[in-house]
Amino acid sequence: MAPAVLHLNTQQLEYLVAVADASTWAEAAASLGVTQSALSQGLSQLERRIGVPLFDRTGRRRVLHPGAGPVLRYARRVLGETHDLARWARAVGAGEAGQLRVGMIDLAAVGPFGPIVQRFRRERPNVELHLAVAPSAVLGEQVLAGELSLAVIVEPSPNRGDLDLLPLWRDDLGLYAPEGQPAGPPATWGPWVTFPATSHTRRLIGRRLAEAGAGFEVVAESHQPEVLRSMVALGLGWTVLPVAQAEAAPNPLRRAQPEPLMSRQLVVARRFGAAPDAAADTLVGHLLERAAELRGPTPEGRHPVLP
Amino acid sequence: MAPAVLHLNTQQLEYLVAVADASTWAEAAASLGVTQSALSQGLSQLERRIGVPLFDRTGRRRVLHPGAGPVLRYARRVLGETHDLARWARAVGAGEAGQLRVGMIDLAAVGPFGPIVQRFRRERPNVELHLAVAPSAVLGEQVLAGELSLAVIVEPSPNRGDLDLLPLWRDDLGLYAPEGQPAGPPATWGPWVTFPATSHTRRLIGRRLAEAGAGFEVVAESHQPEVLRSMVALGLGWTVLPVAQAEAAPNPLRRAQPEPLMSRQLVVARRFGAAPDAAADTLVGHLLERAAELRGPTPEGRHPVLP
DNA sequence: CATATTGTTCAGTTTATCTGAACTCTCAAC
DNA sequence: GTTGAGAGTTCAGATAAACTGAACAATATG
Repeated sequence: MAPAVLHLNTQQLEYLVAVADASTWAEAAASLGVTQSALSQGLSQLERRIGVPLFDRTGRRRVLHPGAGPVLRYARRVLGETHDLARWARAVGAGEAGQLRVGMIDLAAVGPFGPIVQRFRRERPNVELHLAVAPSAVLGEQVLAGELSLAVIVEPSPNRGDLDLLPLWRDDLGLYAPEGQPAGPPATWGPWVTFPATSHTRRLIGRRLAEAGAGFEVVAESHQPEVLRSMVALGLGWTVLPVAQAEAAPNPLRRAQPEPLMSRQLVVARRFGAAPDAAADTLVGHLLERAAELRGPTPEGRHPVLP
Repeated sequence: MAPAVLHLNTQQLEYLVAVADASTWAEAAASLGVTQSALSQGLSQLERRIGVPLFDRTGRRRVLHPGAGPVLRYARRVLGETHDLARWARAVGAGEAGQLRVGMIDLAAVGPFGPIVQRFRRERPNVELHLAVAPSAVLGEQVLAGELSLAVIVEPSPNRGDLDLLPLWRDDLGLYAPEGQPAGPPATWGPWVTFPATSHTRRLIGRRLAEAGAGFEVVAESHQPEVLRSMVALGLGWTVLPVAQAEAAPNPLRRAQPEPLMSRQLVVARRFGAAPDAAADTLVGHLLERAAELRGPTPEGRHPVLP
């Protein structure tokens, strides 16, 4: 007769608690915004489902049976937890709770966008924020796989169409040669130390060098800008790096030519058709604001070097 | 949009947990004995109600979103409690749990039926058993009010019709006179010390004395047999008492005539239309067994004095 | 005794939930 | 490629649950 598991619903539990708390059923029904009839039928149903008499029937009137204590306690517990869940759901809807997994390429994470993440973490302590730093290609895959809600990456050369890309920041890359090798005509540049073949930036650099008429013989690779910088300093080869990374505090490289060789577009990537995520929306908003702030005070067309 | 309170039901929570535990939704659906379709629709419904994305949609496939952790934990908690409730309900159905409030008149509680109650308490520790000792009239009212599940009382003279009475035991009452006053013709008996006017037994005694042609001038009253006994011993008046109580160990009275004057019927009283109560049924069964046991070895028509 | 209050019961309607079938995607095999 | 199996969704229709409104029964209250 009874199914293997009890199939109850929260509103019948509400009926029970309301009846226990109110002095009359009519009052309880009113407080719930239903008719007496619904209350009466709902409680009969609940009693039938649990299979334990919950009420004493004196004549036509039903009063809560004291032996129903465990059921009432159960109802209160479940309703309490349900209430908590609803509160949590509201907070998630407002972007004030939940989980947020964010990816950033190294430059973004340690550059001016890192503090944005820290601020977000501070301002929304109930959002469980996780930051992953990795190359653009890796992060792009993770966004697609749903492992990340969003990532700040280098714009993929052929946009695969299933990522929603939002321009964030245009980033200058300079040309760096070993000490004492002057930048002659492009044909004389190289050999190169640069990012691994999977890297978006490497692809961009390759394309730019071809355009300029330079060769692109790669003699050493690393994902880490610091490693590339040391290699150049040691005279292993030339490189093209974001100026912010090449010319950072300890042992900065000196540009082989004053003008940036090229630039790359950093974007915020999200998956098309991803579930709405208020927390992610908020963080993206902050990132865009920060980018506008950085861009703002400088004349049109020029980009300040990232601090 | 969302109602003030979340209206969830346990089966959708089961769907969620099943999906979290199974490797495919088809498997989860099979384990629950429903179609994939039902599972899919049920989970969509659940997601809509909670208002928080629970799944990552990659193409058409949905996988549980890690941010749904709190919902999953909620579901597991609620299902756990529901499971406990179901177990409790089964136990109550078998009379092995729940609450049982029993009333007994003093003679029954301290007589041979008291140990039955104790045994029941020992054998079913999960049944919360409460024993109330009071006069029949009081207990009858409490049974009617649903405060007691059953009571062992003196059969009410006019049965009010709303009590279900089960004969348990016929109890002899003797005639007791102050020391030195022989039992002459009934017209010479008295004056009397006896139970208060509300007492069933007093009414029975009154009727019997009238039948015998004796007066019934009452000079003192008490619900306590010991008090009545002392009064008789002190010479205040005559009384009619259950022989078990009048002739109990310390300071027993001596009967004014060897034959019992009358008898009264003890019954198990329950309310008509009371909720089925397996624990009460069991206890009544034990009481009847005990009564049969006491009656059994004696010849027909005679009743042993209660020990 | 009339009358308001309270709760139940009964039709009828609305809403949920299920099944079964058609359909979309993905993945892997040929 | 293309073909087919597996997984999941969507849709229409059936079934069951829950609600409303009205009629009714039982209790208080004047």
